Amino acid sequence: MSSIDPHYPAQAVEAAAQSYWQQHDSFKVSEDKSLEKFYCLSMFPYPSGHLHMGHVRNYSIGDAISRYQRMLGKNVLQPMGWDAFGLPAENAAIQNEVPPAQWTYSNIDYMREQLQRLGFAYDWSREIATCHPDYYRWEQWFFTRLFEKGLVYKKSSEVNWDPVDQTVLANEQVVDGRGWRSGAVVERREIPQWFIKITDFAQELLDDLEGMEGWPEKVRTMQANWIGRSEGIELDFEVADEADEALRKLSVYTTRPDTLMGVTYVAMAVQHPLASKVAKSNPQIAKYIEQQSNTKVAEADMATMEKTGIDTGLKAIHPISGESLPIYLANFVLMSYGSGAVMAVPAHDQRDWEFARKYQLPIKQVIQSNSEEDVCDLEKEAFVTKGVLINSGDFDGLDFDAAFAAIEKHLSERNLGTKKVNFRLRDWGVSRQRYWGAPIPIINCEHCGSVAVPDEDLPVVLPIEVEIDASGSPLGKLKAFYEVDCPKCKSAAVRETDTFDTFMESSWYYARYASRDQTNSMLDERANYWLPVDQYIGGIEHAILHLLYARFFHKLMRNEGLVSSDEPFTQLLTQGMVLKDGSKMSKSKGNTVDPLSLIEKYGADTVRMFTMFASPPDQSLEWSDSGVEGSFRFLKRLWKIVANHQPLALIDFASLKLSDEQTQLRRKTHQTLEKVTDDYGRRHTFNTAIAATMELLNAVSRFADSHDETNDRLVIQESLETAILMLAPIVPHFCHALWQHLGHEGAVMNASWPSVDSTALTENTITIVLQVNGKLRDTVEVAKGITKDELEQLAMENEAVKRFTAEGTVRKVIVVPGRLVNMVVN
RNA sequence: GCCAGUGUGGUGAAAUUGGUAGACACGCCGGAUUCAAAAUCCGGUUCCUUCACGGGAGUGGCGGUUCAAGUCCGCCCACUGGUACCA
Repeated sequence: MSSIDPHYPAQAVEAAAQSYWQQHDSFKVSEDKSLEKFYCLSMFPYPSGHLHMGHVRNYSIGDAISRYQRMLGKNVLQPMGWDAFGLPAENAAIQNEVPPAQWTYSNIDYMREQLQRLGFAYDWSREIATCHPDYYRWEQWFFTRLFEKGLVYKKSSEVNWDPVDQTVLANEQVVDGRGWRSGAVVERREIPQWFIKITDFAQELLDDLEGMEGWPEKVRTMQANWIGRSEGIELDFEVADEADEALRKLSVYTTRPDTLMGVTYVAMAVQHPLASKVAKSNPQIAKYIEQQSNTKVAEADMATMEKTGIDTGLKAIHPISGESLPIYLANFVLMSYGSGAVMAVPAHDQRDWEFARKYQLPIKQVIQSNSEEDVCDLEKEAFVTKGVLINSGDFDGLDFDAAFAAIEKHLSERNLGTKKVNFRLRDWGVSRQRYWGAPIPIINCEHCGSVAVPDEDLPVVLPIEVEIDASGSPLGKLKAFYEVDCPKCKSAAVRETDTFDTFMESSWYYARYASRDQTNSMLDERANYWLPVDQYIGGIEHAILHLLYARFFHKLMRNEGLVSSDEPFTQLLTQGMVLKDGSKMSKSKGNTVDPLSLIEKYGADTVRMFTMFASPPDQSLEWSDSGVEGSFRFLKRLWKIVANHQPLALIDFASLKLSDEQTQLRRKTHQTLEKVTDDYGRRHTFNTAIAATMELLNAVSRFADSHDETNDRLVIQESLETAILMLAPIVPHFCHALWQHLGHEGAVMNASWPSVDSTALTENTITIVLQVNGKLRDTVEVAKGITKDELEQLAMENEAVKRFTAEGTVRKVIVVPGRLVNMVVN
């Protein structure tokens, strides 16, 4: 303990703390079975070039949780890496004429420095870059395992095609229906692509959500809705006069079989095989199909475009009534969901109703409301509520459940339909017609078909000395890459030139951190020491895709015997976005704030403190320059308080006779500690933890002014030590320095989280609120053990209460012990 | 379109289980200090009304449940995220 500069020298403090951590290799961890492990993981960044405030926020939260858990005595792993494959590297390559690999690796070097400057407690020895062959070789290996197991398959699927640049475009690259570079109207085009059977796991992915109490309810709901389990009936409509056996039955899926007798037409997707057949002989249909091929492949575009259709002239036979119904083509029927055709019940489905009105199709009511409030007015809208069947022959009078069962029985007895569970979830398409990704380890042979690259030939290394232009992936032009011999028959064959979806890499990186130096296998036994991740932190934008794919991949790895747990992430914290002037910080809006310039001005701790103080982690954070200034001011003030305090070692307070003021400050210290512990450990509300600590320090400054006897110093010492320990996870450099000044030999990062002295919390009085008709009229301080009757008596006699009760009669008195008395008067 | 969120002072927010709305900050106003300024410290600060004591209103809008609603329910509005090839 030496005297220190009373003016907070942020840069020097941070340099000293960081050099201490580096010298002691403070954050390197290994498996220690004698300690409770805690794996804290923040979503790894895409190396776009610079750290942005969203990263700073994400990693400040992760670091605070990690350091807190470490102070609880746990063996804490906090790794960091790079989600290094992706589209932006290709765009940058075209723009700057730099190969994607070079651009990516230099971005990584720069961003690593920025992260280090922020002082995050990462075990850098485990750093991963997904674009490195040492990483993606195991992904390729795993894919070949899935291939052998029959969990992957190839099928045709639609992409956005730019006819000018002759390349596939991502949804993001299609702006108002046109290619972002060429400006050409995009076309849908079918190409063969690889899929992984996530739908085989739909039920398990849904069921397991139930037990995942460490995940926010909203994320579980979103995933459940995305998986979209439904129970219905799959049934066939016979196509009249259709000669082709394969096309004679038009299969549809419905969750409302009770409305079956109200079907007045059938609608099918433009990609349906039957539609293609009709188009051959009907130019108008061919023209309609052609017109529908110029929208982008995104669901939002499909759902918001004008709903149109055209009569094919074909007729479908109703499976029960035998009635002849028109078959329409409709642009809103999805080939990818169900069977690519739907039965239409305009009276009881709003979309069918609108379509029927537009094309003058009949609307037949078959469900009747069974309540007064739900009025059926088919002139205005469809009646979609479940009710009782009418106009349905033998099924009249049945309710939904009875009708479902009866109609299912009727259909299945005649082999016309069966009950079916359907999922909205589709199989995961992992092929990308891009360069900067992991090559798909498949070789296509004329004789043997698709053949997996054998283990000994892995990895399939992505060539990195390439030139990129607007015409897409250069892999298809690199003979040295794609001209290979078939591993089976040794004849000339062609390597896949598509690469993996980058969600593949981010679906298992959390496991690889545990076995990052393992060169003989994807994972090893260390993965089961660390997994599952105890706390995962990342943006809410990943609530569905990334988090669902990672859950799926974990189950695939479990089935392969690589991990023993069922789920990868026990607790999930989804952080909100960083906004400025009400909108998301982004380069295009020009409202970004550079973390580095702020760090240079105030130090990393001020920046970290502000991002943690400005709002709770799961809400959006509004950036404020003066707010940063405020955090800096707080740190300066606290620095000065500690610097001016004469430290001394704490002793047992039980042996001391304290004054009322001293007792009060001790109570404040321990009340604050109790709250902050809850805020860190359970609520993850660091903003309120900081606010409470500020309150404590306000109390210390008020107290400290004219007191300097030993007991005062002891009480203040306790308050300051507690404050420093409570802030250490958030402003670690700052607390590292002040902890030493307060007289401690060891580093604050290795100190134990303090415990609450319950004797310091005892209070003799409580505040009771007095209300009349629910309105606050007075508050009173009363002894803690006061009885209900005494409270009521006290309220009756209170002057302020009397003023408002004098005019009327007291009808009722509500006494909530320890809280309030409410008099109901009229 | 569909799924999920969010909406509270001039600003960021707090109110954890239905029980004192606005903690803690930012900003602003006033004061101290200073030759002066910066920095720092102290005090005030939801709105309306009142000399004051006090009173009234108030948590996106409309309605409901309750002794009591920011919190629960219904409808509506605005904004944000996702929507399967941005990551």
